Amino acid sequence: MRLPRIDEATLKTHHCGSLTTDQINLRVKLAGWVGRRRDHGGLIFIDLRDRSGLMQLVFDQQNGEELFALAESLRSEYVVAIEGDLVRRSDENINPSLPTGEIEVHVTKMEILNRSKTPPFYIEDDLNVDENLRLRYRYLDLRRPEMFNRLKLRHKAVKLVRDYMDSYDFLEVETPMLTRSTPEGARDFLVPSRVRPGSFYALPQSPQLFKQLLMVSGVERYFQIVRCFRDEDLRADRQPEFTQIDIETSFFGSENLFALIEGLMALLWKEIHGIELRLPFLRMPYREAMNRFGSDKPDLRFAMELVSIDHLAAKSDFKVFKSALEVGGAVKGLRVPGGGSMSRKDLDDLTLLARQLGAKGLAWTFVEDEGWRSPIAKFFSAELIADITEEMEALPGDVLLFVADRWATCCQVLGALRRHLAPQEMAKEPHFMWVVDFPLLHYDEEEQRFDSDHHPFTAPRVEDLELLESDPLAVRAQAYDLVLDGVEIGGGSTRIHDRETQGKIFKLLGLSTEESFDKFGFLLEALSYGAPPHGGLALGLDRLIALLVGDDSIRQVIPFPKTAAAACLMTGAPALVDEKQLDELKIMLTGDEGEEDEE
RNA sequence: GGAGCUGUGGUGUAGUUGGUUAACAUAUCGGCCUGUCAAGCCGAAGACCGCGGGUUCGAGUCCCGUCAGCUCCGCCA
Repeated sequence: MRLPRIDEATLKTHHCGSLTTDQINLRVKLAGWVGRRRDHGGLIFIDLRDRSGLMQLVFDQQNGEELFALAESLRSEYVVAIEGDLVRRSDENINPSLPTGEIEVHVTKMEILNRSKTPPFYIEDDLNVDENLRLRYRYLDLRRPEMFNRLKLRHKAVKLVRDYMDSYDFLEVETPMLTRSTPEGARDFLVPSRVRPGSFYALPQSPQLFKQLLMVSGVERYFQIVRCFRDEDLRADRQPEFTQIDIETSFFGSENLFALIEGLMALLWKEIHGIELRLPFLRMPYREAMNRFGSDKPDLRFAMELVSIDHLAAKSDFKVFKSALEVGGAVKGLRVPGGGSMSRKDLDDLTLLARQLGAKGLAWTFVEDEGWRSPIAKFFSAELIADITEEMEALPGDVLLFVADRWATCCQVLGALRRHLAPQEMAKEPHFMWVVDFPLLHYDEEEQRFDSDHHPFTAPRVEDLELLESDPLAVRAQAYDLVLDGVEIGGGSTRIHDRETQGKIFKLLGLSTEESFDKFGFLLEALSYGAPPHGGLALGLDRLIALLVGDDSIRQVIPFPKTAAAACLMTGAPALVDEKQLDELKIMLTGDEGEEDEE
């Protein structure tokens, strides 16, 4: 069977928005949805909308009563097919704000293909309605041009990615969606097995293990645009299912990987925004990012760097500063330019915020011509005040904020305040950076054991290998994150490719030999069959697209997203299932499920 | 698990220190209207204020609980 070309299709010869003055005097067939209707009595204008744009239809009573009566019955979102003559509008009737504003179609035939209930919200851009409604009627929301354009842009970006990766000989390989649960990382979504009752598959948090196994298979260059699942609480930039651009390479080296990704970002920004990115991207060690920006994903679009004032704070009489330093902590400050206009309440709110973030308190001072105006000023000599003011490059009219605590807490709290107090106006151009030299491990207080910072397959830096036994927390990983404007859009690492080192790491993480063999035996075994040196990364496609579009939430660029409670308001998922389904799976509910909707 | 914000005709909002007829815009329906493009003019219908409880002579307004959405912390890379 031949597929119909558009000019042979029965209902459409053209798309509404694709018509131009070049097609004037053509007889055209269009089909789409009724947008706005302007009824002048004997003359009716209809904005006909399809995915390409709008076309004004004109119905004149003098050209036949029957057709005109049909036009009078049109309502919002009716689906119609029309035939008519494309004509140039007379000069005074041109609408310059519409791409098709110079032309219109004088309709000679029309068929109403379907009627519509009055939609619950307007099908138009710059919509301001409850997100609840948009999600419940997502199919209507997606009819809005700005939402369709997001779908289009996402399609274009994904196509660019595929073509780019293909041009470097990367192979797109699919990996299972039904796999096994592994201990590390996020909470898994589980899928019960009917064939083996009591056993469960897990949906992949990422194809991490499979892509490493593909390296052992000799694929050498793998990528995949792949759905991943994590059963953790949601955020504006986190959905329970999300899409990654997953990449893994053998014999490639991290330098090449950086260049590859930088080239990909440059391509996307060039093709989508016409912006030439400056390459290579800035690289910053984790420690430096924390020290200067209080974040492992710094937003470099504005300055406001944190300042370490340990050496000066030690000279004060302020007990809070001194005691923090005595126990090996730190004192760091944040200068808020023009913060002098803040009220006492503003500062109280900031203090509260700092406490919620884990600080014991927040010290602050107004910087004035005469010195500091602050409850803590009395603990500082005039000389010391001058020194700190100078060290922080503060000017009269600024406010200085201080946190004295453990180093990590100082960084984290002031980093959050920095983001909170970010200026309204910041750099427009995208600020990409790599954060490198992450620690390999951190100590999980709750579990009382070491835990991987990235994941347990990350290779330690070779020169830090000997520290693995003596000082594990000091070991740096061959791991890196790609950060754009304060958002982590990707992360990866060079992997461990020998069985001994992998075994050592498992042991350090508290996985006994039997346990690690049970859970990761297939990987350990694979590593013992000639695994090549390999590494890769994964990019968060949803976040990437959201940043390209300029959206705050990835929900905007996901066609059918879930709410903060991980529910789909359109389908009602998750929902109760039939008793029979549970019986087949040998699953019995405990009765603690709480009140649920009738199903 | 925790904190904050929001919840009033279909939609978006207003509703003074609690006081009786819940206002406006827009959409909807009807009428008029031949060049509009957020069409215009006239008219009509439409909400017991998310839900439950309490305080009070009286609650959209105060209190408690609960549900939903959003944002953040924990969690998650």
